[in-house]
Amino acid sequence: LYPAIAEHRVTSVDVARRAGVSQSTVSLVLSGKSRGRVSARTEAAVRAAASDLGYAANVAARALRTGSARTVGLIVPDVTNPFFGRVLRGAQQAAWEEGYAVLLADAGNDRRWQLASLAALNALTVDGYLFFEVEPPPGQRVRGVAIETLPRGLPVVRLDGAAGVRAALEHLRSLGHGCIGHVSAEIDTDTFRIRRETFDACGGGPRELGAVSVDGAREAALRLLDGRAEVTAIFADDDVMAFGVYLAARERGLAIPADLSVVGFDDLDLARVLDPPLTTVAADAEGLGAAAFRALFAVMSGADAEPERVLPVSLVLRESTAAPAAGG
Amino acid sequence: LYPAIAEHRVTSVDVARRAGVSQSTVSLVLSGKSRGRVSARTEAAVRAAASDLGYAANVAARALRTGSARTVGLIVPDVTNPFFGRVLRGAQQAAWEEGYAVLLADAGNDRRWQLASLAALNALTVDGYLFFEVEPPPGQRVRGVAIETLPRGLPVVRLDGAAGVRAALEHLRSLGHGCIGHVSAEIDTDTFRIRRETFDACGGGPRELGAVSVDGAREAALRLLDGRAEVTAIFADDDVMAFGVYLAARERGLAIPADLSVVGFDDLDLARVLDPPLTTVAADAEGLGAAAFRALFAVMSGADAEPERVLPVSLVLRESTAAPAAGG
DNA sequence: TTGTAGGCGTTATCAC
DNA sequence: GTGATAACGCCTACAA
Repeated sequence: LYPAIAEHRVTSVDVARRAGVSQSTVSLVLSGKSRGRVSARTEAAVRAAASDLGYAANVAARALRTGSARTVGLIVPDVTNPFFGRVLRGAQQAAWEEGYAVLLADAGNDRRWQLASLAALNALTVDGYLFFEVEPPPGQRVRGVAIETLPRGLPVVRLDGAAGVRAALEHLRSLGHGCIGHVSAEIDTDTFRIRRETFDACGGGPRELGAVSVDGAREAALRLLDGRAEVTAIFADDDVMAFGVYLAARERGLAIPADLSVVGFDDLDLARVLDPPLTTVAADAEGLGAAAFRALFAVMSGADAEPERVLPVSLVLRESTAAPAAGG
Repeated sequence: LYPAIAEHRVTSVDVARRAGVSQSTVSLVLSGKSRGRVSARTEAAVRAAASDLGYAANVAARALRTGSARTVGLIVPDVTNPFFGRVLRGAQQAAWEEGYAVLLADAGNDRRWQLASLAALNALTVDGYLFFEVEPPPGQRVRGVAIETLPRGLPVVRLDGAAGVRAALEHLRSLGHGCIGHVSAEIDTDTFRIRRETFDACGGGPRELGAVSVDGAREAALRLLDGRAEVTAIFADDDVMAFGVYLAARERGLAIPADLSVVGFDDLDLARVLDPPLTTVAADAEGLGAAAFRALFAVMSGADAEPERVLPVSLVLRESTAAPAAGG
């Protein structure tokens, strides 16, 4: 059932001994470079010996020799956000197909950790980096692709955040909302910069910033609701923040959507669970992760990846939005 | 700001050349084994050269030589569940203090992947394993600790699930609930086996199984609500499943807690966001991860870790539970 | 078609 | 105190 996690790790020498060939033949066969060089008999014998012994190549040795550990690092700002789990899974799936592994480094929304993670990955001779909403080191030529940032040297894979924001605002407008508030992430990344700029360009209303967490958003939303303007709808920068808006609305005795419409971004599983279910911009997190890995793979293979890949998003209408109450 | 992700990786030979000493002296100094062997002058020169060049030891080479990559693998069934993010963070924090890195392997709730992940980690010469709700390979002597399973050879770190279930049921009982339903995880792991057994031992009522997901739980809850018994309260095996119960209740037009009381397990951030806020058993995910790493570290250090460490949990009362309606 | 040999960057054991 | 030197397990040119 399980692969052998042996006491004595079995090496290619063990396999060679068992198959009665030399170590280099084993290496040749198992790295698939035996075409027309090793006889079918020998090859079969080697493979049999390898599987009998449960042989798996030592990555450290291979990495030392080839300079590649067939591994890429994914750096995320906060493993705790469910969105990243999906991105990781997508990236892992795609990486798997090419025989790569994805190492996750959590920057913990903290600069010091971020550096440490990067150093750790670098020391591990990672072949490339996937920077999620994290600034790649400036000035250095790094093999990597950036996820959810604007092009700045590295190839970029990102969601069409602007289209998402536009769709959300148009939807709210068409319902008759005049003053739309924005609960926005205070962290200064392109993802959220784009959302803010688009929001403003579409003539959105007042904005309050908060941490990307339920509580941070709750506080921002309270400020918005207690402010001077008559906010009848709120666009939140992501679903987790939309959850905070729900809390704030409840605290102020506002019914959603009768007194306040809310739109989020991401479409987490839990968006459907809220009462009422959250209208939100659906983002394909797995697709984002997979696309990012493929772009990185292209870069690593020497091909030049497209400088920017923008993935579509779509507004999914649920029940957190409605026309504003007459006489707001 | 950022550590150098160099083109030409700087090696200990480069450092030696720059400091005007031999490579072995560099190694001696930088691995802290120079006490009373290398002069203070030389040591200072080596350190200066190393930091000038931004030297970081090549992990692959060190791993090859020492047989250890100072790395442990954490195998989880589903990265998508927010609970694991917290466990990972706790483990990473603790590992960091000992100079270890934690590699995450997502088993994807899928046996094949699980094996693949394990093989991948094994090849990476991981020093030990943290098995989260995942069966360690039977029969083999693996360096690892199991998280959230019953003792079965490996040291175990787990939550006091039984106490949590008891607290939940006692709470519901004290409110006057007679027939308490159980929405339980269909996967066959100790975590949930314990919850089921405790539930039964406390005289709980009917049970329906479902996948550990919002939808799986929703379906199970619907079966429970549509069944013959008059269920007035439901205990869900974890918060994500409790969310599914909320959906089911909404679909059947049942108000929480007036018509149906609900209790979850984990205390995810989002438990507070539901309407009404979810009464749930709070589990210290970060603490679980940290304790698990420390236990593993003890094992790796040759010390014998306690065979079982049980972490307390506590019921947090919110508004999803109330006395059943008279005449149910 | 197969085997030999050298080296990737470390650490660790010895001589000096 | 310091510096050769020999592995660790793998890949790969080159020799047989």
